[in-house]
Amino acid sequence: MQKNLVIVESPAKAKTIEKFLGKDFKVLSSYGHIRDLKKKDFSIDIEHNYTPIYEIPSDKKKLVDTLKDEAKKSETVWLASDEDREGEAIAWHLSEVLKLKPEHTKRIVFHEITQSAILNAIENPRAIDINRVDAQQARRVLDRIVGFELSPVLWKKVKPALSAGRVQSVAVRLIVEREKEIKNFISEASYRIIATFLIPSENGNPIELKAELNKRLKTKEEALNFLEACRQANFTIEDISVRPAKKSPAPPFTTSTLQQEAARKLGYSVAQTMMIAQRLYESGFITYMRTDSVNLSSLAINTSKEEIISSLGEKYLKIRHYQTKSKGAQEAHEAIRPTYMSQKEIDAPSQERRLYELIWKRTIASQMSDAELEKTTAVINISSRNEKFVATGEVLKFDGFLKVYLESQDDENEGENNEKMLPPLSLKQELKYNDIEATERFTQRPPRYTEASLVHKLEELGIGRPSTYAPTISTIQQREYVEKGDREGTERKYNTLLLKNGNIKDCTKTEITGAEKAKLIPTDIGIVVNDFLVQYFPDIMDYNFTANVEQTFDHIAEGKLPWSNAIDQFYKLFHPVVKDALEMKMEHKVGERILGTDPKSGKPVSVKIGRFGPLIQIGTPDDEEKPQFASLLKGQSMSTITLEEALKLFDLPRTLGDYENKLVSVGIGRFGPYIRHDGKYVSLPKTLEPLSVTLDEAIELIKAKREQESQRLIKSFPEDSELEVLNGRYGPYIAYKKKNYKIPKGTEPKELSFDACMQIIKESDEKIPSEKKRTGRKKASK
DNA sequence: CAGTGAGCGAGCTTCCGCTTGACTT
Repeated sequence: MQKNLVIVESPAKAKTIEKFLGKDFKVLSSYGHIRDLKKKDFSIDIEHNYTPIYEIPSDKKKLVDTLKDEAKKSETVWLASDEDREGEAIAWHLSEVLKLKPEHTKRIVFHEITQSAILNAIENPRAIDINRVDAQQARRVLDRIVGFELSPVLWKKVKPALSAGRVQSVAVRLIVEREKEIKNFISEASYRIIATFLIPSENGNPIELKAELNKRLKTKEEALNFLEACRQANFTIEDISVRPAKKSPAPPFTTSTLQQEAARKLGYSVAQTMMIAQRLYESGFITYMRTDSVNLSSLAINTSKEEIISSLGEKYLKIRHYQTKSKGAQEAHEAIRPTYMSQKEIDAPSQERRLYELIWKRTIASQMSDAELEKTTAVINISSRNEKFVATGEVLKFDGFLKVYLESQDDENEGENNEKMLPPLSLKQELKYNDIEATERFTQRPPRYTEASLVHKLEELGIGRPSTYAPTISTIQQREYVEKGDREGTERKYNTLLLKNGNIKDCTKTEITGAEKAKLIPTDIGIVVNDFLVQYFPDIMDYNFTANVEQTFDHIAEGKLPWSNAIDQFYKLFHPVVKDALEMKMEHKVGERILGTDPKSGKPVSVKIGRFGPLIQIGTPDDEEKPQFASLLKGQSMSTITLEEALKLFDLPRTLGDYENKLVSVGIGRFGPYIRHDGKYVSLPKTLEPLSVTLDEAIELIKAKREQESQRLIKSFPEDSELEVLNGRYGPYIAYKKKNYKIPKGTEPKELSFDACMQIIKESDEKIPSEKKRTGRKKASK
């Protein structure tokens, strides 16, 4: 019979705490929330003060039974969920569901997982803060109302199975609007002028000094005039200034900054980072990975201090306390940091090792001294002009935290910014130029969001929480509102003028600009849904909506406002708009655009979103003849497709001609364009377009496919006809009973015996459960 | 991953935030 039961949110935490508390305490975990609004129904009783209808989800029933049992057996139950809004609600749901008696129940909180912090918490229990619980209920109910009233509007007006919500819809909006900015962006050209001077040195080899003109010139004519004026000019150093500068380290990691840095430095996706961090956490290597706090425990600061002094010396140490500045932060946990600062490296798979190293460095650097620099600026006078050339150089006087870690930047600025040291210069010194070059440069359009930069923006707006950043990004991709993709850059010509040896050379060069990788790009559906929501529900789609309701939740938490009043105020405004939107008769479908008239039938041609995505329609449903439909091809978009392109789509499936007395046709299937011949299908490679592919190209493809087919079977076995060794797209493999197996490296597929194959099958079947765990759950990628 | 090649006519879909295992596609 135990005296005490402590309930925390996370099982890994439970394990650690149990060690601190001794044998009188049993520590269990609630695994997050144990009760929620019913999954399927609306589950809010609007008529009765918005009473939420809660249920214990089926996968939590067993756990709740266990907790009930253990609670019954204990004298005191300590509710030790996190101190934030959600944590308080978890404590309250526990006390309700487990029917805990107030005199036997204590609510405790702690901010770091150390023995002293936990013992201290046990000494200072309190009661459940019902106002804070109410703030959570308001949050939960509001999100359900928004999500479950808005989504059906989309099903009716746009396309079934779509979704909308306070967080995801605004995330999509950011991406759609960025795309519009990019589309409307007009780049402006100007001329950047760089002079290279040669400074004599003691050893006879002159040193280059590069200096940039202090203004950009607007036109080619101006640039030419300028170079002309430089030809015979004198250049003298007019001013040299030296000033100290410093750089400070970035604060320790939060979920959002970890996701950004892991993407920039290690190339991990947001979901990948979280999975790896979870493993590190469960292995006890790092503190909790879902946090918005930059705070380090005193233990962490002290051990960092020891580590810095012992390995780098006292002058590298500077203790710093960071303040969380992001909107809506709740700081239930510490920053993400290594559990033991003395552990510089860990023994783990390489992804985990690299992420750990990043966290270790960031944490250590956050307690290190500033880097000290010396910036030198030399201003160079031009005798024939008023503009000046400016040369800047930088010398690192003391590396400080840079010895360990430097945060990466998001921007993709062109040109190299790594400043070098300037050669020795003196005032009034006359300079001789080697060359002066004017290069045409263009203003940059804004970049598309990456997963990580979107998270950064959401956090800045106070939208979403550390536990939802990764799921939100996966949701908007699953709903096909946005796609993660690459965009090839476009070629652009630019002009350079080079003054050298008294001559001016005029060149035209080309560069690739605007290429992007793994960026979030809105789909047609994303754009249509967003424009619709922004038009009819501007309040919900406002970037400040979340920030505003958070203020209301704060009032509720302070006990100044009953939560159902707050919800009532919102609902009375919101619901009528939903009703109107549902009943609204629209002249045409949301997002529909008329492209023109079909010259053959004289009927209107339009583009809109159908049940299966964007399509072209000829005619209207009111006509006697049913309208014709055709889906858009990959790479085509509703907003840019022309009447001509649209009409071409109706040529598919298209007959190319005869081959071996059988028809060859090209069409579009569920998996993209294909060639059909003699009852067989061949996929069209990306390099060929279904609208332009020729008969000869198609025959080539058919032949290649036959060739591949003929080589498919490497070996079969008389012992069992179901066993075959085959040659697939990814090399040879073993096929048995509809399943496929990898052939181990170093084995010659032709030499495989029946027994050897069966052995491989047996071994891999045994291995599957553990393998699957790692790769499973990746739905968002298409 | 290992080969696929619609059809809209019935019933279902959906939110955000806590937290980890389940489990054959």
